[in-house]
Amino acid sequence: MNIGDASTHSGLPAKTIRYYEDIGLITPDRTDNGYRDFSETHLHKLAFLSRARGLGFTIEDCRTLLSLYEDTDRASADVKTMARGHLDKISQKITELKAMQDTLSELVNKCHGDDRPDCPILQGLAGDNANKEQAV
Amino acid sequence: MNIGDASTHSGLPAKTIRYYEDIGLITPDRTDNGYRDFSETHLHKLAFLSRARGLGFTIEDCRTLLSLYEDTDRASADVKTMARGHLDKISQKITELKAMQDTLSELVNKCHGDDRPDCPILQGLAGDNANKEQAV
DNA sequence: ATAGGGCTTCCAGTCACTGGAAGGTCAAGA
DNA sequence: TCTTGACCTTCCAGTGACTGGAAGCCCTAT
Repeated sequence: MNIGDASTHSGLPAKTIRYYEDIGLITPDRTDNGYRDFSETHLHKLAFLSRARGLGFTIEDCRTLLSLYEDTDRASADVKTMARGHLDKISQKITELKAMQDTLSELVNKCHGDDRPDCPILQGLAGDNANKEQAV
Repeated sequence: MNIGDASTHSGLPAKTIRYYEDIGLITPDRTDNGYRDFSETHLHKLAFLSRARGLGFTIEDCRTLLSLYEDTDRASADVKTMARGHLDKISQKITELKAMQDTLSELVNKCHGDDRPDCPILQGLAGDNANKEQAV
């Protein structure tokens, strides 16, 4: 199967699949004309990578996960540990983003947003904490 | 004031401040020996940048915000629009992360995580949806 | 024969830094 | 005065995970 079809099947852009080959995540066969040739197994791997990346695992995580997947003797505890570590990172990221969201929405709410130049958002960014609502 | 002190004051690494100069976000003076020399105004700008970056604005957003900050005639609506756009992006990112979190924690919960090779996490990544809890 | 679409490689750019090398400058202490 | 060590300078390269684009080959249909 050509890279175009592999792309359609896996949902990964052809460029990305070539990149995955570059960094050794996958090694498709080649036909006589030099085109990449993807087997069912390759498609499986691509789908696996697509899902793992979709869950936010890094490329290196994916490399590990793939090798764990192919090692039928691995302990499921190893996988679980990785996944838990990744879950922690996700939670942390969410916490950070929520903090940004809180701070920024507070500033946005304070801003009247008309054609006057006075702007609590910029004042907030500038570290001007004297901008209190009750002073209206 | 030297870059080291400016770094301490603003909380930005010296390397980052140099980078900001490279891309034209700030232009500190220079003393005779070639060292950068930061004034109060520069420190203010660095603090502004530090806060804006901390809220997740891109460098280009920061450039715009800085110029809006310095343009005392700008309409606060312009700033509010930018901030709202950024808030949307943050919300979207949070939504994505939560989806990852949901999917991955479900898989993690299914995984017994011992020394047996059977692993629902890898099966989930491989697209094996036949792994249902009630089959235990 | 030619047009088009798909395939190949290779190089460069993205974003926002970060690390490191090689070397200049300055203040304090022996 | 010399040296030590902490600064500072510039420049180059690397990060992660692609993405865009150029130049050119291959295959099929008309």
